[in-house]
Amino acid sequence: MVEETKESVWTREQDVAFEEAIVTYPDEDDEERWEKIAAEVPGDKSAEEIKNHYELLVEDVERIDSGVVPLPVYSSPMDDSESQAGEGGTGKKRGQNGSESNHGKASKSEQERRKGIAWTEEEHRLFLLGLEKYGKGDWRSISRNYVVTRTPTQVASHAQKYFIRLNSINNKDRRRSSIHDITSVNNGDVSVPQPPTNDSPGKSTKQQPIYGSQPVVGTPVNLAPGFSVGTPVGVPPNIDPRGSRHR
DNA sequence: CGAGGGACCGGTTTTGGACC
DNA sequence: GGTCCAAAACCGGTCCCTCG
Repeated sequence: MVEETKESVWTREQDVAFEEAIVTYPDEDDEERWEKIAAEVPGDKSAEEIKNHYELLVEDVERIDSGVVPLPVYSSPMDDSESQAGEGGTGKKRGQNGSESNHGKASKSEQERRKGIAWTEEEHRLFLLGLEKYGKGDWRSISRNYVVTRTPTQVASHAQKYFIRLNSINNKDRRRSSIHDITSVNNGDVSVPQPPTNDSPGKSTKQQPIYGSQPVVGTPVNLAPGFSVGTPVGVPPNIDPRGSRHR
């Protein structure tokens, strides 16, 4: 709430660097951790600012974790069993669609390919926290303790895409804006484009694909009042380098 | 101005390898 | 032998650009 990031504005680029640095320097006992991370973040951020930014992020997650901020409950009709049938269950390698002998497609009536529920900001944020805490690879722990609404497989899949995107960003190879551009957990630059209200007439209906306009059923993007969970990434809806779009 | 096509993004599923 | 993680493939949806 109050922490309106008046301290400094975090750009998407900085958030990305910040997240990467956190993963790079997971050692919480390292006194120089913040300085190291600060060194990785462009824009002359001080170690204190980095630390502050991080704490906000943790605080954010804790609220969600403590229930203060309800985590959205997604009504996933197909996603049977609340989350992965227990935890240990995991069910190993999916064997649900036993058919599939020939590249799916065959029996589309059966269940088609799962639609896939987009990740919400909260989930993504929790994912980042879990990533920072358990590190890359321990998707099971992240799934159990952080992103409880997702199975380890989903977390791993999300991570896969996330890192790929991250890499693209580093290479400035990015093209369209995506959920993965949202790397800041706390906020700072919530660029979550508020509903199109009076935006541009033409395609306003679709507007930013960024989370916030999620098709997810009842995805409370806005958690608690005064809780600007927005997600930062000040990505002006147009990080979308229309101009750089080479095609 | 509207429609169509191509490209990109996000998510799921499958396969392979490594570890306990 | 069973479980988990990583990487790749596949698919559907959405967005943006170009053409009529």
